[in-house]
Amino acid sequence: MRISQLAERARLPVATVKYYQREGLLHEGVLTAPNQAHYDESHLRRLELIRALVGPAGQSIASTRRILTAISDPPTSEYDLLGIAHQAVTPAPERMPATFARAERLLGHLGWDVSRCAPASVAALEEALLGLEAGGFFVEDEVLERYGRAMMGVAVDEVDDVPTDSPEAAARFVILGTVLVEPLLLSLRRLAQQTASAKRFG
Amino acid sequence: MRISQLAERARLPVATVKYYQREGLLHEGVLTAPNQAHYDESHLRRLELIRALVGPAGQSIASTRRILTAISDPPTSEYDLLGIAHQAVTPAPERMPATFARAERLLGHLGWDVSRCAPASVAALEEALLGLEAGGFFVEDEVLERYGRAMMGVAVDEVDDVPTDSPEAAARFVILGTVLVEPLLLSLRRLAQQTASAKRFG
DNA sequence: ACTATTGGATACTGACACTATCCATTCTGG
DNA sequence: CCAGAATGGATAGTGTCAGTATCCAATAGT
Repeated sequence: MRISQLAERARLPVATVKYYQREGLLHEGVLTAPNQAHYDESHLRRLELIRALVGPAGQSIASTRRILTAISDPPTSEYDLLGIAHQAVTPAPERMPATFARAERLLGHLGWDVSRCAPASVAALEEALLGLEAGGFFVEDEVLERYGRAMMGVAVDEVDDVPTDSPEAAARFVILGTVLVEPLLLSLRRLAQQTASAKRFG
Repeated sequence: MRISQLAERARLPVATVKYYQREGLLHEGVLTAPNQAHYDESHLRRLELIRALVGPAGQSIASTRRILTAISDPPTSEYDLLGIAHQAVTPAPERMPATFARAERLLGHLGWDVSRCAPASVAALEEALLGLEAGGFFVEDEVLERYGRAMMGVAVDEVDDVPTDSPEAAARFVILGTVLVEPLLLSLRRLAQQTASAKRFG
């Protein structure tokens, strides 16, 4: 398959395919001549994955590159797979909050072990809590813990579902499960809110 | 308070404050002369809210403007408050998916009433499901429903917490609760995953 | 009176995700 | 076998977004 055919099947302009190649998101085709290369189904699948990441999942090109690298070159140990996956997804924490006071308090209440959590993730929680505060939106501890328990409910099932046969499969599952499921969860929350609201007020 | 003082207290450059004013995110101060104005605490609070929305909540300037407009000019009826809130937050659905087949099937399984949901939200769900598919990440119906039930669990509590005394308070609660809580939920999910993973493999 | 600051307008910047152009080769159809 | 289309690779340009910076005449404070 030549590039124009690949681009057509992926419904992308040829220039965009070249761009993804330049950015290191799409592996090169097999050169049959200095200016001729062949592409196969793996290139098409990769393009679909890229579009899913930069589209619905809202990832940047840089973040997408980190994610794809982590998938194709997964950590050997399963131990900190999640940490590495989250690190790939979490953009460089531009400026760490000075303290994680609020985050650590909440994690304490939930009985989660802070020391086993990636600092970037704790920082993200702290930032989210600061954001709520800055918006003058005060959430009671009880409600925060309710959110935490709800997310733990889904997380436990997700961790159970991680395939343990190969590191590649595990990495792919964890990374895509983190990134691609997020828009799913958010849209489900909005729909659930509307349904709950209709039931209560409608 | 003059603009330089306002900017200093908000820890923003003066030029940025002027920019938010130009963009209609920050109301004008009281002019005491053709080139002199006074600002008060309401301007400071508004700036903090803007920063929370464009920062942690990841909203664009245009979306932030819609949100602020919806808050300061809330719908009179409580009926479709959520619809309006979500509409304010959901960017113009650049290109609607042709069908909502997957989304409607899932909503049917969950027993949620599609007809009472904002089309934009259903479209978002459809896009999320398409994104998963494009990433070659197949999620079983059972798992999807688990996600849905988990989100309904938090949504029911959230809807119960909506203040019913004034439309302004209700609008503020709903809109900020939608937008500012999203990063909170996502960071909690990641931390929950790490905790669950540590418990299982560590 | 004189310097700093202000509101308001306009112009500029840097990052980002493409998109277009160029060019020397190579493939393809008649 | 040869003209015209397509290719890989490099480089340059585009549109959008979120600020920044500059300029100005008109105050403000000292």
